[in-house]
Amino acid sequence: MNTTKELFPLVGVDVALFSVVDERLKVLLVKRAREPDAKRWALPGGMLKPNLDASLAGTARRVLADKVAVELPHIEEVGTYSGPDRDPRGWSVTVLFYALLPLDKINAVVRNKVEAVEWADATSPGHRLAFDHAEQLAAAVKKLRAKVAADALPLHLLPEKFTLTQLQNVVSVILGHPVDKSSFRRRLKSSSDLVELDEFVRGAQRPAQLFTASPRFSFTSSP
Amino acid sequence: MNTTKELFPLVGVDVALFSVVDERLKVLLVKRAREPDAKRWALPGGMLKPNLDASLAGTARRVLADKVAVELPHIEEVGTYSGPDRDPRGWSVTVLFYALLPLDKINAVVRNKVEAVEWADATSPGHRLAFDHAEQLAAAVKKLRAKVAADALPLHLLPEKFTLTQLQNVVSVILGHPVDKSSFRRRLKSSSDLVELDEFVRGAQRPAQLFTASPRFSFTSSP
DNA sequence: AGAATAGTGTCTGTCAGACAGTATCGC
DNA sequence: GCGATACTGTCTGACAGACACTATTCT
Repeated sequence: MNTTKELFPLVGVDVALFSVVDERLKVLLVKRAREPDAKRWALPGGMLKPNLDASLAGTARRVLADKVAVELPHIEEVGTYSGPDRDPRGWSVTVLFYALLPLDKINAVVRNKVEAVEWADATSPGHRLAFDHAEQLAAAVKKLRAKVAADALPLHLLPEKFTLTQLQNVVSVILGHPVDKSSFRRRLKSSSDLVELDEFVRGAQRPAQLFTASPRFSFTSSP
Repeated sequence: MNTTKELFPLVGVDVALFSVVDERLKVLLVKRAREPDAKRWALPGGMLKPNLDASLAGTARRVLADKVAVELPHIEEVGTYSGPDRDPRGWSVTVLFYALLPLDKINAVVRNKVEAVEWADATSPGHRLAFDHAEQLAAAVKKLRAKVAADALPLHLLPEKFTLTQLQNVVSVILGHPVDKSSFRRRLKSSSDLVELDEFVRGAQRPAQLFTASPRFSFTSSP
């Protein structure tokens, strides 16, 4: 028996990467190639590499770089999961993060040939997840929803320029219920997070004004 | 050179234990006996012991059991701090928790002879803290305040039975500004977190009704 | 009676939900 | 004009802050 196994815990991260696809809140899942829990769908994750990572958030970014070909605009800690039994390899500590992928970047997901990848419904993934990932995913969704319900704007899920209707749709999809147009727009008028542009989207109907995130917008700090 | 030092991070916890003393929000500090940062005031903390702890929250409880002689009614994670440079002994991961000590239990703090202990002002401790503990303390205070501002009742900081005026005072101390009596009591009337008792405190003035936490009250879940 | 603290009543401005109405495009 | 989507105006009820008022005790 290896004594380091009893003295040092395994330390790693898992990441819930969210996007909005097809009017649904989606999360990226990968099919595990190795034991333990091989062939099970799971949140992307990996072990800390002290010689590579400057922090656990750095570990999370490194792990995701393997799955997604773009820099992620927002990554945030949700909580830690720890104990002797949650991973059969030994006492483990996992820090859960979530990240947001703008909906125009979903094609940046790397289709690695050895590894199956899927955008699953965040609220009901349709698979039994590996380890305690079902619990982790629920916690990540809960945190995201709480922030949006507390009036944080999920601008990182949108392209750089977007219309207010797009924003309203994303908020409504995250919260899981319709959002009143009038009061929503009234709120945004008095928000310093948005900058209105002098550009309009021309479609089959009345053009919609484009907006962009204010330079000092941060999803982390609440209004 | 020890190779495990480069492969495994140090894993431990720190705890911000809060109480309200003398109309002030206080936090428990200990004076470090050993290097590194010996003689510096710090949040109580300790290393994970995989053979003793069932989780990192368990580590936190074990570490605090050394300082306080009672079970703590609430302990909650704040976040993690990690990186190669925050502890001179190597790459480290620390999970920060905060806990609440009822104001009638402050005498349960163990006056260990080898170790100096102090209730310091949570918002300005008056010492330069060890490691990154100033940042950690600020984050713990911020989290506590955010919850109370979001209408969570800090009942765990009060004795089992308390008056509404006591509760109002604790809330006001945590938030750092006065709270209107009338609207505060109006809110509590429609709250299911409190149970009114048929007991009154008789003092030098009009007796005040006693209340207690509802059986299903939890500081974690927001109303 | 007077001081002190507990507890209530009321007024008012603010604001969010509801929903109807108007504006501007393509066809 | 008509459909479709963008955007605005207005009404109303709920509610929180402000603050004055009443209630009950002790001395």
